[in-house]
Amino acid sequence: MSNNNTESFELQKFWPYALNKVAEATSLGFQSVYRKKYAMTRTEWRVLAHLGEFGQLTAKDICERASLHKTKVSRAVVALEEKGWLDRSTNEQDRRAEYLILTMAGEQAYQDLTKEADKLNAELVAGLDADELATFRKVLDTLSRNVKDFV
Amino acid sequence: MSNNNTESFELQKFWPYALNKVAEATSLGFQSVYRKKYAMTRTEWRVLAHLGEFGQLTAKDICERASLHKTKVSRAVVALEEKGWLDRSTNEQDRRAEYLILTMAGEQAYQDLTKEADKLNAELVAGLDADELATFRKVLDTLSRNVKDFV
DNA sequence: ATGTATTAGTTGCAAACGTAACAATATGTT
DNA sequence: AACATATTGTTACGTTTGCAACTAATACAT
Repeated sequence: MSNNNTESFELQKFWPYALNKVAEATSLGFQSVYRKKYAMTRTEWRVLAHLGEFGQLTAKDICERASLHKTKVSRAVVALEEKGWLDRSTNEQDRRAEYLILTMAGEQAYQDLTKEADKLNAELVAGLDADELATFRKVLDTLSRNVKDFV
Repeated sequence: MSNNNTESFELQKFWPYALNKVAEATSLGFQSVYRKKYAMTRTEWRVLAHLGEFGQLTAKDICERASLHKTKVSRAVVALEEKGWLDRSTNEQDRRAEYLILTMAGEQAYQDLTKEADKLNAELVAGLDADELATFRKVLDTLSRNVKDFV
């Protein structure tokens, strides 16, 4: 039976839910691009994007920057290498770690996808002004800082 | 090699990525609750939350309200029924559809989890004022409206 | 130097998911 | 009535994920 107390819980006002719904919708919007054009998974796109933006990184660097689990990154790296979009080379100072870097083909895919990403980003913020977006960013940062204290 | 053009793409400013990162972090925060206490998946929690808030619904209703695929909902409904948290009854006016409704146990789980959810929600917004949250909500709504126009 | 603990990354396995095909029912057309 | 079409929900299959256990290499402690 429906709960109609005046002070009952509302799922739409629960930030994890509200955020996830919008985040998922926007991510699916972009997924349709990298999936069709490059048969990439979301994790592969993120790894590619990190390497495209920051250059040479280790898998661990990517895990930390992207908040991705090491197994996800590990498998994405294998896939990206098989598709010829990145090269791996052992760090001779620490032979556990590997340096990852985009190939020319990977760099081209990155350039192409970031053009598409910029297009989507522009469409997303249509009708919003700089102040609203600045506040939005601030709130996002606060939420992500605050969640760390939750058990 | 690192791309250092002045006008290069920045992943952190790409809304689908930025949103997903925070959304995922906050969702994982709450997942630790319903998973430990009730061995629930995220989809099961969402279905439960819809039934708790709106009362009797069909699977299709939940799909539409929650933007969840029907197979996801179908499987969550099976799981919730097996755990004794909801009852199903065929709609005799349209025998394809089934009415879903929480059992007493399901209602109790819902009450308990929404208390936890309110707690998390309060922690999340610590340090933010009502104006900021109103703007945040407005931007979220706009993003989700705008993404629908993207191919 | 030797033993213990950490760290980077991989792998095996089961759970969860996405897609497409499906059964059962309902609607619409002639 | 008879047929085609659409809708609700399930199932089968392959892919992606999460977790735990693992290997190989390094760092730390005594």
